[in-house]
Amino acid sequence: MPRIPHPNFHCAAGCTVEATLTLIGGKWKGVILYRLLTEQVLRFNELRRLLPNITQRMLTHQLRELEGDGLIARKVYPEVPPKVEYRLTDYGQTLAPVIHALKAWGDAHVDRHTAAVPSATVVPRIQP
Amino acid sequence: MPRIPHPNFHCAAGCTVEATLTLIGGKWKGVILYRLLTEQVLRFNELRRLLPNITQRMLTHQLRELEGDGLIARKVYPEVPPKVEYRLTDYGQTLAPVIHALKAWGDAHVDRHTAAVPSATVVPRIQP
DNA sequence: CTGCATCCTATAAGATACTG
DNA sequence: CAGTATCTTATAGGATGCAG
Repeated sequence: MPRIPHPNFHCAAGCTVEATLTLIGGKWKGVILYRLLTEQVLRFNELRRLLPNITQRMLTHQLRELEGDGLIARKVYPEVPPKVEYRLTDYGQTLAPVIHALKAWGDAHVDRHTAAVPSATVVPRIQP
Repeated sequence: MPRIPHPNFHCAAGCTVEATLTLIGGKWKGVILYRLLTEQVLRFNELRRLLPNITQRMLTHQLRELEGDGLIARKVYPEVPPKVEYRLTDYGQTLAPVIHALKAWGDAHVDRHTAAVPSATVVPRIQP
C-alpha cells in the first residue's frame, strides 16, 4: 500500500516533490528520521523519550510506515523482555540531504514563526 | 495563527525538521512552491491548470496559508475581469534548496514506490 | 519492553453551487 | 477570473486499556 499519490496520472513536473513529502510528511516522520540519522540505532523506548509528545500508538504507526516504505529497518531480539532496534536502511540513508536541508532551513527561519525562541540563549526557567 | 508545533516546548533537536514540514507539508504546497520557483509568477487559473487534480477551494486555501506564512505574495490587479498574480517572496525564495532537495530525491527514488513509471519512456496509451 | 485493539476527535481534503 | 459558502467524506492523530 504505497501512499505515493496517483502514480499513473503521468507524474507532472513537481509531482515528485509531493511524492517525497508523502513519504516523510507525517507529523513525526521528519524527527524520527533525523534522530536515526544522527544516533544511528535506537530502541523503541529511546525514540519515545526523544519524542516527548508522541503517543505509543503513533510511534508504532509511523515506524511501521517508514519500515513499509523501506526507509528504516526493524531488528527484533528474541529476548525477554523484548528488545527492538530501529535504524535507517541504505535506502533511508539517501534521504540525508533532504533531512538536512529541512533542518537547516528550519534552524535558520523558524524563529520568524515562533516569535523568537532564542536557541543560543539560556532557556527561561520557572523559579521554584 | 502560525501552525508551527508547540514552540514553547523547548524545540528539541530535530524539531525544526518538523517545523519546516509543517510549513510546506500540505498536500499541494510542495508543488505550488516548486511551480512558483520555476515559473516565477503565475495567475490563479494558471496554477489550477498546472495542478490538474486540485479543487478551486483547496488551491485558494493553500495559497492563503502560504501567503499567511510569508512565503508567497499575492498581487491583485483591480481590473475586470479580475487578475491576480502569485509569486514567491524573498523569504519564500530561501526555500529553494529545500524544494530542490525534495525534488531531486523524488526524481531519483520514487520509481521504487510507484513500481516503475518510466518517465523517459512513452506513456502507455489506451488504444481507442 | 514493545506493541496491538478499540474508540474517539480534530483536521484535511473533496464536491458542488453560487458571486463580484 | 478569481474567488466564497456550504456540506460531506476521508484521513490523521490521540486516549486508554490489554497482552506476549
